[in-house]
Parts: sequence; structure tokens; C-alpha cells
Amino acid sequence: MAPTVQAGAPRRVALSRDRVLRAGVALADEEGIDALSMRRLAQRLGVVPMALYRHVANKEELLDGMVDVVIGEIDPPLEGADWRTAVRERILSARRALLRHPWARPVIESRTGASPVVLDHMNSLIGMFRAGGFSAVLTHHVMHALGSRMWGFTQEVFPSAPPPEDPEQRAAMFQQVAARWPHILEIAGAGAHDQGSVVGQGCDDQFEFEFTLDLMLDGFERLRRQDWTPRR
Amino acid sequence: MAPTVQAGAPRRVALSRDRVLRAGVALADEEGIDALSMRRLAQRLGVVPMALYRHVANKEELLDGMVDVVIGEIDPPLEGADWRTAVRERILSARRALLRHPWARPVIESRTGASPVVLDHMNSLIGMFRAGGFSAVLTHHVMHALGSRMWGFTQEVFPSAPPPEDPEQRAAMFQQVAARWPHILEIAGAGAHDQGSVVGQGCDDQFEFEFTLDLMLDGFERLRRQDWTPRR
DNA sequence: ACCTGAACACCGTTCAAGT
DNA sequence: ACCTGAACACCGTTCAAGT
Repeated sequence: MAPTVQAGAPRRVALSRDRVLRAGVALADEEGIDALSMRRLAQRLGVVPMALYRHVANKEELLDGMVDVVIGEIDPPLEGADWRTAVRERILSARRALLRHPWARPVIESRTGASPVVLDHMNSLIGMFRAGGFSAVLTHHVMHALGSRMWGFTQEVFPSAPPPEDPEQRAAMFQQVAARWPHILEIAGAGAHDQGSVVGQGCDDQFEFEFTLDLMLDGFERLRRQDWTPRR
Repeated sequence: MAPTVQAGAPRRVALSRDRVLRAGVALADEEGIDALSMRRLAQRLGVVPMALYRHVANKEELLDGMVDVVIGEIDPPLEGADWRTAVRERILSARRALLRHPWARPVIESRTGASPVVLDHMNSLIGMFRAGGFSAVLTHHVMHALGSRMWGFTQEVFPSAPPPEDPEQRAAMFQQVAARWPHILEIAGAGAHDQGSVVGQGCDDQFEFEFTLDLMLDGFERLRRQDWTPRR
């Protein structure tokens, strides 16, 4: 018997870093990031908890690796498009990847230090601006302005709790909002697709994202055209 | 002896919700949000852990209350200023409050559902746009565009890890970045106050924040002036 | 040399027993 | 009626003992 993986003994697929990371992504996808513990992940892989530590140094490194898996799903850059189309498509592709893995947003935000995969994405975006005629300084600020939007997400701030079921309670809540926060009520339904909805309801996230993205791209283009430099 | 607080017996100041929240803020300020556990907070107050549950239902509610304390530090709105100055100052004041309590950013981001204090802040901002001549629909989108920036923070994405001490290691890292991520290197120093710094170093956060805030306010003003409505 | 069970030092929260 | 100690069901990770 060669000392390789025992064929014929259908025990377990050998553990590998890749298999650990993919199982982590699957677990987080299915049960949320709070359900992802080293112990539960090990159980899912039919392995003792400490076995995971052969492939990742600790939980932080597990999360880093899982983020890389998600970022790996972003489409490659468009070839031969103008800077604006290229940037826009790249960011919207990142958004699609992140929407498939909702747990990834808070995890990306909490990372300190960038992995090679993260740096690849940033380098690629920066290259698009530079090729489009943006100066190094302007590109620097423009990348800061994008911030986490380069990953296709932003922090929404409208309360997301669904309104109470009971019509009487809902009426009472309505009264209270009308009295203390009239302006919120006033704009609540505005911009919603289905009319008569309550705060934060029926609001089209994709529309809001593209609205802001385009607002920023417009701003960038304007600064580029006027050869913006920081006033000193 | 009246059954009130025993005078003369210098035991402990009576626990109250307010005292619990303030102690939570102080603990998070001093030792970070990870150090804030119900058990440690109780210990700091010289109280058994379960005593806290008289004043907050659970840890989530504790965090909600702590966020309210921080938001309570934001200055009241400017009277009689134009919309742009009023909005700008309010947001920069929120930023100052948040900078005093760095743990508050991730906590605010993780809240679901808005407290009355949060709604007050939003209502006040919305009122400023409306008074400045913004339509309800445009104000709706503009508030989404601000997102978490209304609290004076945004997610920075540049790697923040300090470069290695050892000059030889630093040179090697430099080589690696130059080879694989040339564009990142190219814009790294640009926009930094002190020259010759490395990625993410010497970068003026306050400048970046105001750069983007002004870019967005410019965009808002432009849409307002052209009576923007969503194309259907 | 490799692997892993038990243990450590924590969590948030429940609950029953005590005053 | 009020308060609280012990307990429950978890964590991530260390480490020594086993094969």
C-alpha cells in the first residue's frame, strides 16, 4: 500500500484549506455569520475542531480566506471600454457577488489589512481611472470617496424593521411618527415602487445604489475635466 | 428608617439605566468594544452580572442605549443657515462625536431598527433639505446617498497595517507591491501630507471625508437646481 | 511526527433557590 | 416580591497525552 490517500477505504475526502474555506462560505450562506463557529464548521466537515487549525491559523484567517473566495467571484474587467463604463460594471459585478453572500459585507468591513485578492481589485480599479486620464492625486481622493462602495455595498440607514401586523398598532405608530418625525413620514413613500408603503419598505436598493454611484461618477468626471488639484 | 436609599450607609450609588449606559460607554472608550461584556461591565459597577438585567433587557438593548448616548453628543442644528451649511455642519458635528467614541461606528452599523434619537437626527437632516427646496423624492434619494455618512463616518478601504520596522523587509514589500500592484504604489503617496509615505500612511482622513461630502453636496445642489425627478 | 481529547478561560442568559 | 448564585449551553484556543 502506497502511503498516499487510501483508495478503497471510503473514509473522508482529505481536508484542505480550500475545502475548509468553501465549507465556511456555505455555512455562512445557509445559516448566517453568527452560526459560523470553528466547532460547528468542524462538525459540518465531520472533523474534530482542532483539525481546522492545520489549514487556518485561527478564526480571523478563516474569515480572511472566506472573503477572498467571495471576491474571486467578481467578473474580470471589461476590455476596451471607457473608464466610466469599466468602473461602473466592475462595481456592479462586485455588488452581485456580495449580494450572493450577505454575510460578507460586515466581514469585509471588519478586516484590517488587505489580502492580495483585495489589492488586485483595488489596483485594477485605480488602473481604470489612470487610463481614463485621472491624475494620481485625484485618483487617490476618488478611491477614498468610493470607499466600501467599490465592493458594491453601502451602509443603509433607514430603519428596516417591518411595521406591526395589528392594524390598530400600525395606526398608533403612524400617529406617533407623524407627530414627532413629520419629515421622515413625508419622504418615506417617495421613491418607493409600490405606493403607500411605510418607512424603508418597498424601496428599491438597486436603484438607490446606482443613483449614488452615478452621482459620484458624474462628480469625478467633472473634476477630471477641470484638471482638479488640491488647493494648498 | 424610611425604606428609601440608606443614608449614612455608604454602600453604592443606586444602579440606574443611565448609570449602566454611561459605564458601558466608558468601558468601550477605554478598552474597546470587544472588552465590553455583561460580566465585565457588572464587575466595573461593583454589581453581580444579573443586576444589569434590571435596567436593560439584554446586551443588544445595552448597545442601543450606548449608541443613543453618543448621538446625544451631536450639536443641535444651526439656526438660520442655508441648507448646505446646515447639513454640512450637522454632519461634521456628528463626525466629531463619533471620533470621540471609535467603537460606535461598527455598533451603529449593526443596529437594526432605529431608536427615537436616531429618528430625531434623520428627521432634522431631512427637514434641512426640504427647507432648502428639495422635493420629497429627491430628498429620499439624497438621504440614501448620504447613508452612514450622515453619522460622519465612512468605511475606509485602504489597508491600515503599518509597514514593517525592518528596512530590509520594507524594501522587499515595496518590491512586491511595485511588481504586482503598480497602480496602488503610484497613488499611495499622492494626497498625503508628508511626502514619501507608504500606502495608507500620512493620509488625512478629515480631508478625505470633506472632499467626498462636498462632492456629494455639489451633486445634490445640481440635481435640486434642475428640478430632478426620477425617469420612469 | 502527527493527531486529538480534555481542559482553560471566557461568553450571554435561564432559572430555581434563597431571603 | 425581590435578588442572585449556580448552572446551561455555548465560544476560540492551548496543551499535554496518546498513537
